[in-house]
Amino acid sequence: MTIETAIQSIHPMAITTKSVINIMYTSRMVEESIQNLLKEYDLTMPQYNVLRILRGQNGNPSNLSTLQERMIDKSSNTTRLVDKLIKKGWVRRQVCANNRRKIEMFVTEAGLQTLKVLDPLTEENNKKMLNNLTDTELETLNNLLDKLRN
Amino acid sequence: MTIETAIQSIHPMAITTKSVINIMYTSRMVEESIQNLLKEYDLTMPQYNVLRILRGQNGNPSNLSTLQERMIDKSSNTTRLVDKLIKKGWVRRQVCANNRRKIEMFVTEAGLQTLKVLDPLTEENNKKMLNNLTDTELETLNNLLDKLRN
DNA sequence: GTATTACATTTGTATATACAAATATTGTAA
DNA sequence: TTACAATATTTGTATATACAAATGTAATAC
Repeated sequence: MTIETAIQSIHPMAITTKSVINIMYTSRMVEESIQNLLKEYDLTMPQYNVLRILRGQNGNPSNLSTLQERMIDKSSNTTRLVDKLIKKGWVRRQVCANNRRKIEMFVTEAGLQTLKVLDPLTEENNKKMLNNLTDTELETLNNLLDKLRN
Repeated sequence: MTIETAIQSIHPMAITTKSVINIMYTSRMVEESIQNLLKEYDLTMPQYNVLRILRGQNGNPSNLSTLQERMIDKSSNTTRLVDKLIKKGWVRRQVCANNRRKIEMFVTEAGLQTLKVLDPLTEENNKKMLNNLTDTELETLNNLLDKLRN
């Protein structure tokens, strides 16, 4: 289904308009699917994202600003987002010894366990969503998106 | 910049994971840019989207459910979103004569004028954002996204 | 005709987001 | 060493979103 059909647009669109709408529309579809999966684990997408970023540090701490830099959705209030992860016991937070303005965050063992359960589920879900595209096509898609953002 | 560099991921990702993150990340970038543009006109993206859908009807009314079908972001509360557009005088609403459960919505003359001002601005902004891709590349991107969603 | 089900939208309410202002700490210039 | 600017995070608050429940209308079954 073309994006025009998907949003039931009667009039033909400029290729630029079409592309922008297509990106946003497809992103929404993907996000919705992931959201539904995470909901059962009482996680939102930005929260899951933060957990994975913290794991990626391999035990090294992340402070708030570096965390924000790496987040997909930079708009959310990271303090309160992390509050929720701490409440669930998946993240811990401590003041940086060298610079007490900085707050260091780590994923806990329980957080890692949760990620271990979620990893295969999300990966399977991703595969399913991208089922219609070959690996070569996915490479092309990634290259085009990378190029777009430069 | 590749998506791995953008989100500063240390570990290599599966092509599927990478693609999903790339779509969401690129979409966020695009949305942020459009949002900044619309903010000056006291419009959010979903509101702008609704205005354009109503214009696309060429004077025919849209009821709430058909409006929702065509929206990019289907999650927002369309009733209250339209409330805001009515408050600004850009949309009017009336009960359907044939089926009083349905509410018909139209874009007003003032709404059309606002769109007329915004059209070249958003189109220019879209062009600027997609500046790095040729028309052929944009066609490829659209085809891949369309194929992905099927 | 009355009850039941389906449809279309609105409303209530809890949670999330956006963004400015406040707080706390560190660095630096006079 | 005090004042001022810069950095890092948190908090306040208005608005937006998510989703269930409520409302009102129409269609259908009996």
